[in-house]
Amino acid sequence: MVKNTVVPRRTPPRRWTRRPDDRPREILAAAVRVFAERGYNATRLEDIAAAAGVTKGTIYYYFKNKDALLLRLSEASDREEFARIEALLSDNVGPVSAQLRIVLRKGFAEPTDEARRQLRMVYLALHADHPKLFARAVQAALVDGWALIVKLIERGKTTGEFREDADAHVAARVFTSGLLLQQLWRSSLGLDRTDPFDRDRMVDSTIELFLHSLRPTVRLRAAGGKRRATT
Amino acid sequence: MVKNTVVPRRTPPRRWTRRPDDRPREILAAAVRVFAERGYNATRLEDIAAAAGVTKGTIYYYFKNKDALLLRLSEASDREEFARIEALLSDNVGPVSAQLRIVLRKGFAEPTDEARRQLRMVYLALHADHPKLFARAVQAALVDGWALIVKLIERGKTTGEFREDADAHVAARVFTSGLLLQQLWRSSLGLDRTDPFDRDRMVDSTIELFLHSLRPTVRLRAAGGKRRATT
Amino acid sequence: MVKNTVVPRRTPPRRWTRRPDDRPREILAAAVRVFAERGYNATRLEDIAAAAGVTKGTIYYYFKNKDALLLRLSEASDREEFARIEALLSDNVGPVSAQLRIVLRKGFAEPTDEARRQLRMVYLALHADHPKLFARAVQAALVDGWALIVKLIERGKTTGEFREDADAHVAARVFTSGLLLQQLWRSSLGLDRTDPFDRDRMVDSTIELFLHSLRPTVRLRAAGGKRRATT
Amino acid sequence: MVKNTVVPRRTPPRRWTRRPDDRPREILAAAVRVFAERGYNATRLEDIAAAAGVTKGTIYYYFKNKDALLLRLSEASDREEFARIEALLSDNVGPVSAQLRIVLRKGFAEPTDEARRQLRMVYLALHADHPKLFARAVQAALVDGWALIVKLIERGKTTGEFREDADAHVAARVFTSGLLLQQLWRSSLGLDRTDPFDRDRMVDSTIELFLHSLRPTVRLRAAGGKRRATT
DNA sequence: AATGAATGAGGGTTCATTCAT
DNA sequence: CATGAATGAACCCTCATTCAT
Repeated sequence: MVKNTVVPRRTPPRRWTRRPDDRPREILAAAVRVFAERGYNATRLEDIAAAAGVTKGTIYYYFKNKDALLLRLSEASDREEFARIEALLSDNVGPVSAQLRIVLRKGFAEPTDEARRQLRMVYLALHADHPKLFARAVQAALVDGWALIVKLIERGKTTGEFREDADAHVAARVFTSGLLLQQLWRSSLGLDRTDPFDRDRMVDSTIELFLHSLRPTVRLRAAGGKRRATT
Repeated sequence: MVKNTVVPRRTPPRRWTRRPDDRPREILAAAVRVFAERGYNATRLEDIAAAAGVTKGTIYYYFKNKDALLLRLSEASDREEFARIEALLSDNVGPVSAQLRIVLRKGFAEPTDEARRQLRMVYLALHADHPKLFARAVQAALVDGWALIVKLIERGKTTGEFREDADAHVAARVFTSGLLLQQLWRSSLGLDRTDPFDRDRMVDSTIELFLHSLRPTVRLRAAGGKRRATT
Repeated sequence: MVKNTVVPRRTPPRRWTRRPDDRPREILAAAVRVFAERGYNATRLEDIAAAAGVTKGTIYYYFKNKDALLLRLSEASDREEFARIEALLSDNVGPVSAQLRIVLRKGFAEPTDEARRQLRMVYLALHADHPKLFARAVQAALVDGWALIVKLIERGKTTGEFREDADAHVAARVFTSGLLLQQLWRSSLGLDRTDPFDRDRMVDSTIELFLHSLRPTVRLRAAGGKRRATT
Repeated sequence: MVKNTVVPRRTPPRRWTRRPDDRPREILAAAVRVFAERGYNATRLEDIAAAAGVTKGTIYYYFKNKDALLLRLSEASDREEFARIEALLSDNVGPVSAQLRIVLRKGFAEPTDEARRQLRMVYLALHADHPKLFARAVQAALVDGWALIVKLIERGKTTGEFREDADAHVAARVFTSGLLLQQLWRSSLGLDRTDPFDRDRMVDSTIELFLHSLRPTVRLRAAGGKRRATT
């Protein structure tokens, strides 16, 4: 139900005066926004249309259907996301720990833009209804990211900065996942209401724990054998 | 049209039997199963009914509506889940690290039964479409769990087992979240296909990293001081 | 959805201890009550069952279905209603106007009991969904009643109490219908709220108007003729 | 299976045409029609859709839900109905009795169009299931109408055309209600079958009775007094 | 290129009715 | 007799998708 009073509209034409070239972009932007806000399922095409300042029909002119929007959304983002993280490290020297700090912070803790944050939300919410799509996204955005981190940790081991026996693969996965999930719960859900937490503290402490967990066990020089304390 | 060649079935009509005590349970069991498989939204009441061996109407005899199923599912689970974890620690002495090991493993890494694993999946998928419900579940199942872990860590600090400057709150949150998310992605999505990983290794290494990240830093140079090395 | 917590009930038997003979009556009584309150359509069998202190199944033991309840309700009432009115006049002498007064008041203005009032409400609300049933009721309760009134008016004409040229049939129908409808709107709907009106005044004035409308016209000019004054 | 022998139809697909200006009207028209025929409850949206030559979805494009149809139906009608009656009297002079005659006939006895007649039926049938809606309609259409009639009667009293002691308020209510109800029973129900009655006679006689009931009582004996005859 | 009217399949929910106990 | 668990047919409503304009 849309119009209650059937007004005879006088001013007829001149409706879509804007450049048609940006349309797809605008629609996609509106889509993430609304998806993140309401969730994929709860979002009606009309919501997106309204947010994009067009009508339902227009969306179908540019996209095959609702799922296609999501697909396009992820494709674009995936490529960028990883490229971005890699770029951060290319010109990089200094201690490995510093690099890891950067990767964690830039890659997993701080969505550079609102759109990316929103897209992440959409993804997490998606895994039951669109497992395939979701798996693709995780693969593209995360698995490669983990590989990067692992490489850094391994390098740290060779330099003696990190302990040899740390499980680099698990570390890469667990810390990033933990950070991600906390971020998500806090930003989207009201988790911050029932379990308030400073955002920076979360990130900083996580990085601190991460690095600490990789730190070498002191080889006691201590005369009488290894007294290596351990877990 | 073959119709008439139907075998005359011996077992007479008895179209259904009364099983008022089991039905609710059965329906709930069917519900998690189907929810986890198809996702909450994609699941039609009829699917659940079929899976439970009843008809749609029967579901409504025992539950107010679709959401109520979910609610009940979580209520039951929430209470048990936390109680279970606490119970694990009640009769416990020994080093704090041992207790943490137990909590992490039993509470976050190993769903005791299939139903609980499925329920977790449902939850994660739910956070966009039913934020309220989801928040409740997180609160009940997790926030309390985190408090427990924090308490253990703090105790470890007083005994000198853990370093004073570790952020107990963040540690509790990040490690458990990371473990949870990895578990979920692997069991439900096909993440294990594109990024194979041994399940036990994931849990064991996480625990190892967890404890290591809490280990006291060696106070170097401390002439006659504590000689406990670490990190 | 009925029971949320499946309690294992210990006390089993001794459930229906009351005399089974009154059941039908009790159910019918409950039915009018609820029908009048909620309307026929909006009333669920369960509402009636609850009001009657039995369960749905029991209703079906005594009545074929929902409609049958209504049918029985009307049958009983119809017979009584007319018999009652006729009885009022049997032992009656005096001026016709006095008798009409009685009929109008007792037969159309004052439901003798609450049940009858309720039944009337049900009827009026019924005419669209159960035209047949409704027609039957109107026929039984009203057409005969009108005939009675007509007879009285005719008698009044022969005695000179009423004017010859009054349309007895229309008078019988219009006054009773008007009274009925007003009564109904006021008792059931909130008409009395937006259009307050004293109940007795309504009845008394109606009767007054009724009788006045039948009063003979003065034959003017009749020099030594009848001097009967007219109201 | 004949399938292939289908005539190649010339008139191409054109499955539907856009008629945004007429649709709402058509749907409403179809709605009264079907409501009056089957009753509000028994009417399925699909019936209305079919009657209007559209599909269910289209109804929801223009109206919020089933109730909204009814609401709109009444709103339009209410406003018109009263305006129409008032208009009839605006340019009016002559004896009050003549004016009353008009109001009764045009306002309560003769639905100007079929739709209005149907709408009335719907209303009467509605009072149990939608008391709120019904009360609104009665208020709008009737209470104001009664006020109008009362005013006329009072004027008649001052001119001596009517007797002083007649209860104008009750008269207005009872006669109109009686006429209305009779009309309804006869047109919708089969009352005319079991209790045949000429429609015009009903209206004419009612008006006659109405006016007669208001006529002044002759003050007999008054030598040079008013000789106005009654009735 | 864009609109928005129209479609139609599908799902949640209700409830009269049945029937095992 | 009575219960109340179970059924299943209906019906309202939503919304992705199509298509006349």
